[in-house]
Amino acid sequence: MEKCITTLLREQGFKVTPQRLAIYQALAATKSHPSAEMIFHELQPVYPTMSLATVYKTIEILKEMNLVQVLNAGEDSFRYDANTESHPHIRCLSCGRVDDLEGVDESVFIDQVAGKTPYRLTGQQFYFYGVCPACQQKT
Amino acid sequence: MEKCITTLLREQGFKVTPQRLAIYQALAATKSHPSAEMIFHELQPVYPTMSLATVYKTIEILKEMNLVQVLNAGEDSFRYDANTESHPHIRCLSCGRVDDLEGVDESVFIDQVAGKTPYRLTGQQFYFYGVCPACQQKT
DNA sequence: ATTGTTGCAAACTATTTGCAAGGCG
DNA sequence: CGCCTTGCAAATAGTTTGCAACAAT
Repeated sequence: MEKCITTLLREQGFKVTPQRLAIYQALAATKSHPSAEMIFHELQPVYPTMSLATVYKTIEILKEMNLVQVLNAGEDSFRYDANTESHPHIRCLSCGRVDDLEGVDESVFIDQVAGKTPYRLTGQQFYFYGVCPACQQKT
Repeated sequence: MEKCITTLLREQGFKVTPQRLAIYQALAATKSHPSAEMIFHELQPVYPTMSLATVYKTIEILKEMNLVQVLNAGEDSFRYDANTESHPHIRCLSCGRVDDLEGVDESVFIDQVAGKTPYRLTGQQFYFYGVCPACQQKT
């Protein structure tokens, strides 16, 4: 059983606020890899006074705590994922949605790269691009 | 033998200007994957009156003509590569340099993904992160 | 009570756009 | 000559920062 976000925040000396809980839970509850703006709009009805700056500041903390990973799938804005395991993503060039790619084994590929590069590797991001099933039907 | 950039521009109805040639040649002459700003500064001594907007406009055309590919290696700005073959890149988290990863076979991995996703695949980008040899020594 | 956090507005950075002057074909 | 392109400046979009009021510990 993992520690809850409340405990983790307190342990690292961050204060526990409703905004932080809401932002983390919004991220943890979805697989849609929302941007800061998307999180902001989603929480707008519940926290009408919350500002976009707070979303960014909170995400900054969650990044430091390794509770979210940042995606940069070739758009103008960043997206965030509460699943911090490294896994490939795919973006629909038509509607912009970003999905996880599941059941793919990237370890062979990573090992191959690790053996060939003189860099000391610390991480990687794999982005695929295409057209999602829904957009293929819209033809 | 490939057609030269001059011919390609003319064929597609674009005018051939010294700025366009310089920008493309700056990109083709390096493996450092420069940003728009870096190209701008590199050409500054030779074309002191050229503006950053021209760099962006020219890159836009080169993209359309498939003469450059765009990299988004998790920075705040885009980088460009005159090598339009899909190939993995690696970025040094210490100094920011972006290198090509050579001699890596990504096709097995891509085929695996193509077989598992319901998306119609059109492309992909692989980014690795680490510390380059030079920065490892700086320790 | 202390210290960190919020929310607003302003600052900032990368990129794009409008438009008059200039250059290619 | 006509139309595309340049270069400047202003606009835009995403993100960050400064600061006073506020809330968590």
